Amino acid sequence: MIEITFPDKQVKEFPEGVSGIDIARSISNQLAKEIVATSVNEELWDANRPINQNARIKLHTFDNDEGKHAFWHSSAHLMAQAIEHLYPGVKLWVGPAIENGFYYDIDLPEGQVISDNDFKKIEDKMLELARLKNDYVRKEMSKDEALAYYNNKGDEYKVDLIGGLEDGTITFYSQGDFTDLCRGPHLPNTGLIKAVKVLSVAGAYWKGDETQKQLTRLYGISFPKQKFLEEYLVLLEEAKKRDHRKIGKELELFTFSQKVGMGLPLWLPKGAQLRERLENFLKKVQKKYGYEPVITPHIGLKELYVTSGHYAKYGKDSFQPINTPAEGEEFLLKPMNCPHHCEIYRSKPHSYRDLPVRYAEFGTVYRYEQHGELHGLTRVRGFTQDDAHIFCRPDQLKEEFIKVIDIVLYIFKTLDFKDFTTQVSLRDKENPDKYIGSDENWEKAEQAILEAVKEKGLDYLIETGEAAFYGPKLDFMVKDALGRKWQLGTIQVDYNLPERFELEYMGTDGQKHRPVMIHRAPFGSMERFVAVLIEHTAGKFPLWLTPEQAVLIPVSEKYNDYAKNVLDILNNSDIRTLIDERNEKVGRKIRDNELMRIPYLLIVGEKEVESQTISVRKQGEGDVGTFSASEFIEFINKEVESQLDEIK
RNA sequence: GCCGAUGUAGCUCAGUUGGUCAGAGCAGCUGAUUUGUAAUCAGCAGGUCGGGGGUUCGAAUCCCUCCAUCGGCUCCA
Repeated sequence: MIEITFPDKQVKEFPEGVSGIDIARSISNQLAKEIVATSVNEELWDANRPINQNARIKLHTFDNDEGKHAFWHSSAHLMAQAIEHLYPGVKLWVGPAIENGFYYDIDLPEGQVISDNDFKKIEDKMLELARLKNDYVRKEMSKDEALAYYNNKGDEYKVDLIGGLEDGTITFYSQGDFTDLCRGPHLPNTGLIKAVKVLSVAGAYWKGDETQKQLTRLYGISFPKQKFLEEYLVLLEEAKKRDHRKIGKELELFTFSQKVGMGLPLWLPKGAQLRERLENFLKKVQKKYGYEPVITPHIGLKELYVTSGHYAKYGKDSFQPINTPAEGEEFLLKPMNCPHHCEIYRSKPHSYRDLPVRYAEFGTVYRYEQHGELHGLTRVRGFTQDDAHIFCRPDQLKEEFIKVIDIVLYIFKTLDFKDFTTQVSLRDKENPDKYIGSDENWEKAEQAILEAVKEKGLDYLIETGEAAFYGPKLDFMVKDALGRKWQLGTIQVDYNLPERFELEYMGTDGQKHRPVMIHRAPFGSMERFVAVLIEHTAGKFPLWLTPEQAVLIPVSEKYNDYAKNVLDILNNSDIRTLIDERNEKVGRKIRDNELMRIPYLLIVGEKEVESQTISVRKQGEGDVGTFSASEFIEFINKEVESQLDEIK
């Protein structure tokens, strides 16, 4: 007998060789049916793998992340099996579980492609195979055996995979006539997979390397119940309705024109208003934090970017230089504001007493993003950064960095961005060519960021190799409606540009010293930020930000004059109000304005004229009662105030 | 840039195997209606079916090519 310890510390005895399923069955038959994997001493095991020693165990069903992971990973194998049946000669690379579902990268035989039309038959084949209830069978193999197996099969991808594995740790899993190299764990059998959906097909470079062959990647998802799949698909549809491209069009916030050029957003009046309000909001915060506004042109001499290093790094793959007709000088469209700001710093001598100086600018930059990368407002070729550069003494660095974190957190809090992650992006020491500057400077910069995030108690993730070429950074990531992660706020420490631009300040010792630079953009780019904001709010912006706060709805044209009176009163008090004078019924006007996400609809008819009031209808709530104009103004102002907490 | 898909009026979409197939609803305009909490009625006008080329007696429909968009990959200062 062996001792099994449950998560609640309870210990029970089981015969040697007991499996997760056996243990589950001892609890309930239902659990035995639902168990998909087991943690044995914190290591993920198959639910049917025998346990031969005392162990701490945890049983996983589809309800938790580990269970979902095993379920989807097993489903990837099932999809691969279906594909082998349908596309003989296909070669397999890898098929992991991902956050929502799984994918498998495959190399189809010459001349064959998979497109959307083929999804149904793959799904049908998967379900057909699932119904066979084949066990997922684990088998350990030596490296030689494994290599022999795939060499024999002529599968160079798996041979390559095995090459990177250690002998003695190689396992294979089979279900029915399908065998795959895999670490596991897997479901007890394929019968647990009741519902599958192939979601999309895409090209994916082998090993994520652009220079390698492009494989076919199939994305899918699966569930233990048909109902779960249906619910998931409904959720997906709902998420698509929040797409900022769709809402941006509906609410007339922005547009694109092929004639202007791809990736170059055109802000429509309502969108421009909203953006301006966001900018003013940040300007106010920055004023409190001691930032000074600066303004710089949209182009700069190529030499400027040669100095900064941007030209060497991005020049050839970017918008090409603009030439002056007479002198033949070369100018670049500004891809970054920092070189300009460095030159502003250099425009006069600085004393240690003046530092830090903080130059802020809503600077519009242009970058040649690859054609296939463009995406609504989140990835564009012309965008405006809420940029600022802080030049400080080394001893001020941490404090300054933390103050910027405070600004970002304040903004996220005000706009109700709760689900963000923070990421510390460091250099990849294996690839020094990707970066400029000395090791020593990089070390100092990276340490400064790590100290600051620790001091702020941020829950951060370290991403090696994600640093900018001139310095490490702290990024704030937020997901869009479909779960794609976007970098919004960013704070970067830079010892290198001050060196390249020979920036100096006079120290207490009468000697010249080099300042440190912090690049920061709390929103990141106005375009991307507004895009994510749209998806988070589904277009129902907070009252302080929304283009129109209220629309007056006269019950009939007879009351238009009264409505205009109220309109004047409200607009004079800076309540952004419109009047819907159309010759339509009340129900119609309400519907149309609700669809435009107007927070408050103010109905006026005979009753209101008599009592000199307005009937207020709140978005999503309906009728909230009768107000006088002044009461309503007070009510609105209170709500706005509550949304805009003062900064400390 | 690469893989796959899509592209019909301002918007959302119909258009069966190529043969009155250039349509509908909404938006727009005109008129009637004077409206009480999510769509009043009628009429009118709107498109070289993404661009170009080809096959055919005949192309929105088939082929080629270019462009843009969508989902990924790569990239993201």
